[in-house]
Amino acid sequence: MLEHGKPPTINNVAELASVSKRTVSRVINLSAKVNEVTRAKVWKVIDQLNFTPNRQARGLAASRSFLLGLIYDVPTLFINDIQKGILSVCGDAGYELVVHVCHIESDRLIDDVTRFVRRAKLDGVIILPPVSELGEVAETLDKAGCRFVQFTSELGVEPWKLVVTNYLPAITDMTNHLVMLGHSQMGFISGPRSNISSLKRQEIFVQALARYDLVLSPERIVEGAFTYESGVKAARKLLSWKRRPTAIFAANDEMAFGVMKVAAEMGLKIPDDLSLVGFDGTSFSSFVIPALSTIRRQTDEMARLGTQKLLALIDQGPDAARGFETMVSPYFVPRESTGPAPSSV
Amino acid sequence: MLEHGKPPTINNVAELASVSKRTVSRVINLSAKVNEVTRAKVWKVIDQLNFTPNRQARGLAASRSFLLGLIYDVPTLFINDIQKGILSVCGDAGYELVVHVCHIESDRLIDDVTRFVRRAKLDGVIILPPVSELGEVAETLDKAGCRFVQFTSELGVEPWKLVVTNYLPAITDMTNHLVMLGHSQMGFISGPRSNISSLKRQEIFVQALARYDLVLSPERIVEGAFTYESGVKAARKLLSWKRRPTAIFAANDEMAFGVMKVAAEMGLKIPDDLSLVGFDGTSFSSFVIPALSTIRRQTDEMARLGTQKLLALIDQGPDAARGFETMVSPYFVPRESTGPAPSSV
DNA sequence: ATTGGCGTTGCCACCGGTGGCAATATCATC
DNA sequence: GATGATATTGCCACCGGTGGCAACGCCAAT
Repeated sequence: MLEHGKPPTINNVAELASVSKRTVSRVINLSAKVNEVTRAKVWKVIDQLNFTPNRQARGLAASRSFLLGLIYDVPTLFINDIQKGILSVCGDAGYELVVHVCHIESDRLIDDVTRFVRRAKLDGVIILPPVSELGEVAETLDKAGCRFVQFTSELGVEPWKLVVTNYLPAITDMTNHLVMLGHSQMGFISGPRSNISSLKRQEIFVQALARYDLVLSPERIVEGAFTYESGVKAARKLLSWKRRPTAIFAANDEMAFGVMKVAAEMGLKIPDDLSLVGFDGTSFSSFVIPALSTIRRQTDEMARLGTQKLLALIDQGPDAARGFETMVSPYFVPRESTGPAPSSV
Repeated sequence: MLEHGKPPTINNVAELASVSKRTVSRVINLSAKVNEVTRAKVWKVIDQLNFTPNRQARGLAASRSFLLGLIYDVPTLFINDIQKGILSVCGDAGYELVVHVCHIESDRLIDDVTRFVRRAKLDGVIILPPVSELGEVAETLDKAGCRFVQFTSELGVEPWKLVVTNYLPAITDMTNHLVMLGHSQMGFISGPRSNISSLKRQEIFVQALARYDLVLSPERIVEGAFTYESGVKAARKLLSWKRRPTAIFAANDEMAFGVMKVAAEMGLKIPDDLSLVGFDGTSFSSFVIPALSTIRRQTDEMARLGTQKLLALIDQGPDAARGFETMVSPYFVPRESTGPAPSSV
């Protein structure tokens, strides 16, 4: 009954191997209860026909789709790298990745996310900041029975769902570095005000400065949106003050690139007139001129870790997922964009 | 029979609306043959239960998955933009996007692609250069009964499957621009030698130069790989010649960024000592300092167009797809990285 | 010979939709 | 009033797998 054009089904395999389809099912699911001889026979036919189980049928019967989802908001270089990392794990594990953009400002966000996971029947989802920091999203996914892993900067009560980034050491190092270079007038470009990761970065930066009795005055904190354009705007504001900062810390690399542009326009040399630090350690941070000092998250590693954790969660439950290291620590990478503070300001 | 926790099914809807599930099916598929009154009644229940049809069941029965695929090789900024464009169309049309990375050098490429579309049961696929230029991939997809749209630079026999980029006007403009600025010693950084798009760009560049009786000598053509690093390597080579080119055209923006880095290392000022042109018009091309002159493809538009075409192809067949404009024409954007040729070389 | 347990396999219902066709209702026409 | 055409709806099989349970063969113990 093997028709041409159509891919072979489990029935074709069963028929050719002279076993029931249930047995074939057992074989492809690596179920233990199959005789060695039978198993070999079935595999032979599977290879011969080049049979691939139908994902939809499988999913329908077993309520699994072998599909993972990635939900993000602003598409940044960081997210790029994350996607790359996830894909490298996915492929090997027999899962595919479905990507979805959402808008955190939208009042239909929850609806949107719900519909996404339900419609696509995802087995698991990876959520990134800032979406991952909305408790409501997590609740929604839980309610929908969808496993997920959140990337976040806060330790939470359900560690098997988290990949936590510990900002403390890197930002402290970075601050020390700037202070050692003689900077005392710092500026900070944040992400959106509601963004917890960004707030956390700011908080730690402030604490680190406090150890030197330095303060980050409110007018030196400008809100950005993690985009290049917002970096440009923020830099215009920061650098227009009479007593402008001699060093700026931007909450991501892209905004730091915006600062570079404004500095160039204003004739300020980096690092001679202005030191600059980014965050994320995207590949572009080392491409730009001068190379950007930044805080490098091992994005690729992080994404792999998170994905493996998610797969463990799906296949073996929370206990297995708990076994995966939860905490990642980025580190400061000094490059060309930071230098001694200008003597006269 | 509405259980808690589980999403509602078509049966729940049918029961509550006192109609058969077949009628509900007709309603959600916008089939015309349903009485207005019934239709309204069913919709009311659907809204009330917040019912979403099960993709897997739907797919299994109708052999459709409402999943599109995006296959690419090297992840570049260009591909980023493409993905963004596709997603913006997908969402509205009720499709989701599954992304897949492949390796064009791999001898299992065809296998890989086949397994991807079969396993994910994709309704359609978007393939980008260089993968889109492998006839074998297209044949494979055809054989697997999977609709697809290729982005390419060559007109082909099946226009309903193509989104063709016409390089001619933009590259000609760009060449004129360089020649007007007094450049006569040009360099070119290509993509991988087997890449047809890259060859095409080169060819047109050579032709345009020929109109001024200028030649692009072989040692001024260096092979890259569309990555930043390959741009760096190529630039080192090009700029090490005694009589180095006064203008370099790179086959994509990322490689141009590599050139900028090398120029900076060598103390060459852009555009004073060296003019530079990229290709793609990625957002970063305007972020870098100096802003990169480049050839801008309306990537977003292109992606949208291609996706709409694919959806038309899936839903209504080749004739409908033919209705979509096939040709996109990028244009040259002169910015700060091109200037008058240095007088003495 | 009978019984029980184990390893292995098959049968059948079911997952949640869609397709084809029959059934029914409605209405105009002769 | 009978007839045919048309609009609307329902029934049932089927898509390609998996789950639960029964059945089978085989061997050891009784």
